[in-house]
Amino acid sequence: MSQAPVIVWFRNDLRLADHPALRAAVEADGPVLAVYVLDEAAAGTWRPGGASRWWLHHSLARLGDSLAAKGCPFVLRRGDTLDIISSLAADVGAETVTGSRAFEPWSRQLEEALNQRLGESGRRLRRFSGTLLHDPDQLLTKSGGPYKVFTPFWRALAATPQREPVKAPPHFKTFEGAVESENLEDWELLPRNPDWAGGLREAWTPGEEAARARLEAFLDEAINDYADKRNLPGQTGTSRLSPHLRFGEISPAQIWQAVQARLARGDARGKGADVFLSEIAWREFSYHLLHHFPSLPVASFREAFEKFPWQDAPDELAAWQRGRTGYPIVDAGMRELWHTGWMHNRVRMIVASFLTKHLLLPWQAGEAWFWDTLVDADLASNAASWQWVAGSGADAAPYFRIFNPVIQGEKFDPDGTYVRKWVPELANLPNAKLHQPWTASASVLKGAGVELGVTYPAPIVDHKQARERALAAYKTIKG
DNA sequence: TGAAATGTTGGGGCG
DNA sequence: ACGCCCCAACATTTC
Repeated sequence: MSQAPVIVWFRNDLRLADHPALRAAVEADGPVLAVYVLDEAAAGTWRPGGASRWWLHHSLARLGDSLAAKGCPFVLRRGDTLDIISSLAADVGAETVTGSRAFEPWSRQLEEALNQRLGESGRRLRRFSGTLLHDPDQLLTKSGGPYKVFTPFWRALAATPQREPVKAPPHFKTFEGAVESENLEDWELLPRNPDWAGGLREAWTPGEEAARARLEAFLDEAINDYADKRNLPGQTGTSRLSPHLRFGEISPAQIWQAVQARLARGDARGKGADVFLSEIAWREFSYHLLHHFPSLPVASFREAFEKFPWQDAPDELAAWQRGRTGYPIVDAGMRELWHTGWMHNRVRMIVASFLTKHLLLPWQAGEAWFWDTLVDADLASNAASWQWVAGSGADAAPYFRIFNPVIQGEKFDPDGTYVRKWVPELANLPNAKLHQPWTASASVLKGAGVELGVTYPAPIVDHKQARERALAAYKTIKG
């Protein structure tokens, strides 16, 4: 009698290395059957946005290739997860389904419901870690509650031993039976009419192999300068691992261990590695917050902000989305996002401050736009970070920290590399006026071929007035 | 992982 | 030589 296969249910863990759920399935010694279910209804309004769908397509294709190379079929199905997995398990005679724990509220509900459904026929779902460094129920404060402040969380995290990454299984037993699989192309995850993904193709290579290469390149070339250069959007000082992490093409445990290995060898030193790991910890912190406060993506963590007098200004929202606010550093960021599906972190903070403070638009409006346009759109990081900037979040920046887009631009893009790249109509302005074209004289503007309000927008709000309006709005909910 | 307003200090121009 | 003012530079506070 042939052994029963184990089904590995893939979600945001599209890799073979450091995949405890896959490892467990392989070690059961029977054949492995890998499955991905595109369940459009399960996530409700949080179904993946356009940029994420593009990435998902390619990431699934790459994972399918890797599995095929090991002789393992990759079954693609679209529809209701419970029906698909439970009937598949019955069809192939699988007793066990394994998967990585996920933390979106709907994902957790799905895990519970699937486990129950499988249980009705004597089967079970086994859940493994893999997406995070630590289980959110395990890393708690001394009083047993979740951390709500980053610094003590970071200290506790750094002091807790990390899980050792597990290697990719060297070979698989192939499931020999015939299992129907859908065609990835038919899922229409890629944009057509128009195909707007040209910028994404130029900027990114999805997949586990590319993720590993990206990490190695970052560790070889940039990590020691990370503390200084990570804030300069005109340079490649960041790791750009975020979309790979988002889809689980690489795990935080792999990153953590790779950095520690470099530190031990002496290849990495100084503040860079420490600051980089703390960014991985911010991701972790966001996930733990989401786990303990599932309303984080929709409601302000600090309750007072539920009464904040947000504006309803569709024209200003549209100007922000399209990179036409008249503030060059803001517009450069929004255009980088639109073109590449990604934005430098420093600029994310600037554009988010501008939306929530200069325009007084609700952070949820920015969150929704990022969800649709970012290739790294991640429920936990996106929600926590928007709330952080807005001032409504856990351990958030104080509301009165209002970025001055001119100062931020001059400080972090001093030679204008970034703005000139993404706002080319300003490229011929001198550095001194590049971040504040409205203060340039008529002759300087003319010499640079800039006509404000025609070739480039005049500022849609006055900084000083907007700042005062924001502080006044904050006063209405303070205390 | 702010910015602006306000306060303080000290060098230099000037009567 | 001296006091006065200006203001850049820096520090503190406030939002």
